[in-house]
Amino acid sequence: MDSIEPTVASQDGPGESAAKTGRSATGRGTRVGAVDRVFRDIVNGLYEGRFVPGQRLVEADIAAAYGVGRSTVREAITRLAAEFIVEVSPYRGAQIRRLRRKEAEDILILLELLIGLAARLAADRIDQPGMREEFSDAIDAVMRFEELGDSVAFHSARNDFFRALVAASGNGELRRLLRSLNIHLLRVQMRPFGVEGSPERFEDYKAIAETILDGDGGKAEKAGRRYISRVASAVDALPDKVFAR
Amino acid sequence: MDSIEPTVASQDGPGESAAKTGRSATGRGTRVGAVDRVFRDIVNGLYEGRFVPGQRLVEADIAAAYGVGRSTVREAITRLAAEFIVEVSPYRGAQIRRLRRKEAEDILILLELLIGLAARLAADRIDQPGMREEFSDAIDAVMRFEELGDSVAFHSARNDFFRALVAASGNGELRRLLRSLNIHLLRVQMRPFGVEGSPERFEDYKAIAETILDGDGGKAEKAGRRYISRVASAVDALPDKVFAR
DNA sequence: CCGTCAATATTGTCTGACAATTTTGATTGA
DNA sequence: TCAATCAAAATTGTCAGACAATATTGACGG
Repeated sequence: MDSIEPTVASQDGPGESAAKTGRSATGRGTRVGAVDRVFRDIVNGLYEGRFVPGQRLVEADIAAAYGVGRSTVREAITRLAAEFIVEVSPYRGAQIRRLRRKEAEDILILLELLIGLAARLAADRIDQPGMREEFSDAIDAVMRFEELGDSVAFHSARNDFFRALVAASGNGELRRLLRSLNIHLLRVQMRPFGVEGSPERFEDYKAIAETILDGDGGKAEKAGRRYISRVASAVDALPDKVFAR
Repeated sequence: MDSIEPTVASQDGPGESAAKTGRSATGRGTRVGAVDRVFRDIVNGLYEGRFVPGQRLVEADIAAAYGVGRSTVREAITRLAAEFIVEVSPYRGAQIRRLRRKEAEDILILLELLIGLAARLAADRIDQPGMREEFSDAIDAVMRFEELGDSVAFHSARNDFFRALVAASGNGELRRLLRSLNIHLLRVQMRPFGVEGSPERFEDYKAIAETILDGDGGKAEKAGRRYISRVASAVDALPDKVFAR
C-alpha cells in the first residue's frame, strides 16, 4: 500500500492540494522506475499546484511521502536540477525555482526565436504525409475552447497544439531545447493572472495554424514570433510580486 | 563489441586529477563535491579523448576508478543523462551519446539562430562598462593562433571567445540553453576532421568580433549566423562513418 | 532587543544488500 | 559446424543504515 499522502506541501504550499498520486498498491502497469515516478509527479504537481515555486524539497519528506529511498529522491532531484526546475545549493537543499523578472524576459526572448523557427519549419513540412491532418486536429481542439474560456482541458489542448507544432518542425533537438527552457515555470508563475486565456491569444493561435497550413514559412514565423512577443508584453505588465528577488 | 577501446581509463584520470581534490590544505577554491568531480572529469575527458562517443560507462568501474561510491557515480550519470551527454537505457547502462547526422544538422540549425542572437545582443550592449575590453581580449587571444594553427590552447581560446560572446549578450538563459545543446559532442565527433581550425574560420571570428565591437547588431547577427552556417556546410561534407546509426 | 553558542535538522557520501534484468557462456540437439 | 536453450555472471535499480559536514534553530545571557 503505497497510497501516498503528499504531506510534502506543508510549508508555503497551497494548503489543500495533496492530490493522490494514486499509484494503486500492487501497482501494475507502471513500466517506469521509482525515480521517474517521483520526477514526473513533481513536474505534474507543479502544473497542478501541489508544488509551488519557492517551495523547499526536503529529501526525507519526499522519500517518506512516496515510499521510496532517499537515494531515489536524490536522483529525481538531480534531474530536476539538471533541467533547472529546482535550484540546489550545497547543504541547503533544493527548492523549486522562482523566476526573476529578468529571467522571464530572457526566456521569452529565446522562446520567440524558437517558436518562430518551429512555425517556419512546420510550414515548410506541412505536406508531409499525415502532418496536415494531425496539425488540424490539434488546432481544432484548441479553438473549441474559444467560447468556453479557461480550464484545465484548455491548457491541455494548448499544450498538445504546441507539441504538435514542434513535432511538425521535424527538429528533434528543438523539442529537447524547449523542454530545458522551463516554460513550465513561466506558466505556473503567470497562471494566476490569466495571461494565456484571453481572446487575443486565440487570434494568435489561429494565425499560427493558418499560416502553417498554408505552407507559408515566412508568415508562419512572423505569426509565431508575434504570439510570443505579445505574451512577453503581458508578462512585462505583471506586478513585481509575481517574480522572485 | 559495442564498447570502445578506452576502457574507462582505469588509471589516468582519477589517478592524478580527481584524487587530488584534497587540495584542501590551503586551496580554498574548489568547493565541489564528489559528484561534481566525476561529472566534470567525464565531460573534460570527452574533450581530451579519454572518453569517446559510444563508450559504455559501467558504474562499478567508474566508482573504482575515482574512488567514490556507486551512488555518487549514479548521480553524476544522471546529470550527464539530463544534459544528453549520455544515453541511458533501463538495466543496460549509460553510454556516451554519438550523434546521427540528422541530429548534428538539427543542432546546427538551432546553433545558427542562437549564436546569431548572441552576437546581436552583444553588439547592442558592447558599451556596457568593461564589456568592450573583455571582449577585445578574448578575440585577441583567438587571433594569436592564426599562424600557429590547431592546438589545445587554440581550442581553449576559442571556447573563451564564445563564452565571452554569450556573456556579453547578457541573456543568462541563453548560456544555459547553449550548454544543453551539446556542442561538446558535435565538436568531439568532428574534431578528427579539422573542421574548426581552418583559415576561413579565423575570418569568421574576426568578422563577428569586429561587427560586435562596432556595435552593429544587424551585421553581428549576420556574421554569427554565417559562421555557423559554414560549419554546417563542413559537417555536411563529412563522411557517414563520422556519425552514428 | 541583540549576539553567542550548543542542539537539531538536513545534506553529501559511502557501504552493503538484494531483486530485476540483461549479457555471456556452456551445453545440447540437429 | 551451427543454432537453440538455459543456467551463470554481470550490471543496473532500489533500499537501508551509517557517518561527517554544514546549515538552521532556539535557548541563554547580556
